[in-house]
Amino acid sequence: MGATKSLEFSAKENRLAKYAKALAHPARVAILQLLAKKQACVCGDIVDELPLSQSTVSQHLKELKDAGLIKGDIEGAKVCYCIDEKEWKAAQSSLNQLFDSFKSGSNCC
Amino acid sequence: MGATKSLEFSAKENRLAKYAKALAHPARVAILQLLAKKQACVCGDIVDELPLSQSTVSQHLKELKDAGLIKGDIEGAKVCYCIDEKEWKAAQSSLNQLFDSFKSGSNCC
DNA sequence: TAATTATATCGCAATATTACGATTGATTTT
DNA sequence: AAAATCAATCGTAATATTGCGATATAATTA
Repeated sequence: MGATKSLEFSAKENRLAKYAKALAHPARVAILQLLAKKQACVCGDIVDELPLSQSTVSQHLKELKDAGLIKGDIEGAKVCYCIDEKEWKAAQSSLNQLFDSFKSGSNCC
Repeated sequence: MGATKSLEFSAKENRLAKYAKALAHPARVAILQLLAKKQACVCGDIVDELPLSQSTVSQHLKELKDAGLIKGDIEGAKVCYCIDEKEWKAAQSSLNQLFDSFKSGSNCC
């Protein structure tokens, strides 16, 4: 055992979990902050900003890309990473939908 | 190796990652949905709603509690779980802060 | 074209997560 | 008091994540 029982849950729940998982590491949060502020789009610049090796950063970038939150544009030898606006908004809305489903003061205990 | 280098990142980044991690599993998303809708506060009711064993659900509840998102009230032999309103809002705000730091159309590529 | 630069991927080790049955320690119920 | 119920924890197995060095591949520069 140990495999996640994803199939037992709804598509919506899995989608939300997927987005959350992408944000579930401080390095990936840091990368997204950089990209959001547009201070570093090129992979190498991101590597320079983080206390991690090139290969590790590359892996985190891949995870963010797999989650759909960012996309990479090849520019010659370099790669320019950017936030995927559409998915970014989908993720935010997905998360807020959960948060907003709780009404203030409606707690049973 | 393999240990997360949390200490190399800011408190803010780690806090956001901590909240995201709590939401990074469909079972925990499902639990929070239930609690938000207040249809099931008692641990046993949550177990009945999920396709997971009692011990596994208990573990997920513990993780949500450790992240601060929920709290458990002992009511005799039962335990009533509820969303922690304060942390819930803190988590939402923390996440939205990141999402809102990206301005539409400001992409470099 | 050779050397350099930029990024991705492979292989591995360490650690963390997911899941469950069994057990434990409480509270209720009988 | 004995039996049943509720939920946390322990132990363990399977799987996933994190991290890095080494290597591979592609583009750029000398």
